[in-house]
Amino acid sequence: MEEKCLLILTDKITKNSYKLTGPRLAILDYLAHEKGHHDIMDIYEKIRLKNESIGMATIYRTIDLFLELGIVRVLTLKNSQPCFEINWPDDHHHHLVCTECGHIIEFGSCNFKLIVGEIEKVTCFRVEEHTLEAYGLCPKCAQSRDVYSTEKM
Amino acid sequence: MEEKCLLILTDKITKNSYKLTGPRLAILDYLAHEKGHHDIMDIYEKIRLKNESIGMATIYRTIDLFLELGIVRVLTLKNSQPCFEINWPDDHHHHLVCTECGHIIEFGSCNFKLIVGEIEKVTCFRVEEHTLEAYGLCPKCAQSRDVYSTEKM
DNA sequence: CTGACTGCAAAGATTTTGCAACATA
DNA sequence: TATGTTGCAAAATCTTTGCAGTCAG
Repeated sequence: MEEKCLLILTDKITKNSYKLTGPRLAILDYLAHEKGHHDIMDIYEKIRLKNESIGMATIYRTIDLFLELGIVRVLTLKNSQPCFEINWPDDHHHHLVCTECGHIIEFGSCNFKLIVGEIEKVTCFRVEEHTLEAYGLCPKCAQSRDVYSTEKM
Repeated sequence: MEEKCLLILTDKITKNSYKLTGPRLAILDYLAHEKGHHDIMDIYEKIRLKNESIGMATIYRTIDLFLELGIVRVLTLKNSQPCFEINWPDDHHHHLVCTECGHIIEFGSCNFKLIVGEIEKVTCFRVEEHTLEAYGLCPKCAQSRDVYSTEKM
């Protein structure tokens, strides 16, 4: 299943007559198989460790290309470098960022259609894409904060 | 009215025993009175033009302070530098970014409460803040695109 | 074979830091 | 007056560019 999805992504490269090169596959492979959100430095270091020699410039150029082709999505959160994640087909989701521990939870079911309707009616803006990030406390941090305040009483 | 709001903001500076200095007032004044979203360079250049000498370092330090005090909000959009805007009391809004002309429309009435409830129920995450950006076509660009496709038929 | 692609190193941009001079409370 | 704050210049980061060698199609 995941392999089938990967094929869709590599197809985007070849169908647009870009070449399927070592560095491109290495970056795609890393992002596809490592959970989480990775910044440029992550990608660089992890691929270096795994064996292959790759330059920072190539990472920047490849990520630009992948963004253009819709192979990856960028996540720009407050107080951090831009991170990247695979743009799996039909995987629309948002991010809940814990301000305490930095943990990022993905939230899939998005009822944003309701809001889009409202926006389009009120502003005549034609929404094609959207990003939504919520900041707050993840379950673990929320709980320990509650315990802490109870103790203080 | 706006002056009263400004007072609330300068109060945040003094109440936290920070000093009300020339550069801080200049930046606050610029952001408060110039419409739109301004990046570091904007702020630097516009204040320089107006007369006063100010250093980039001061802008960075002041914006950091303002963010910390909740005097400004940061807007990190795709393909652009972080921009800043005054965080007026009770002015919660989101941004509709035209991918054609770059125009940014602010959208006030946010029905996000519906979604927050859903998120908190499903994930046990405690949402304290959120940002939402929609990308698409502003009314003007949407219209000219429609005209264009009609002409082609 | 050939043009797209790469790694490297150098250039360019952006952001942070150290410090002496200054200005606010 | 005393300490927080500033501008400047230098340092540290981050990103882009130029180019000769390489490799996928």
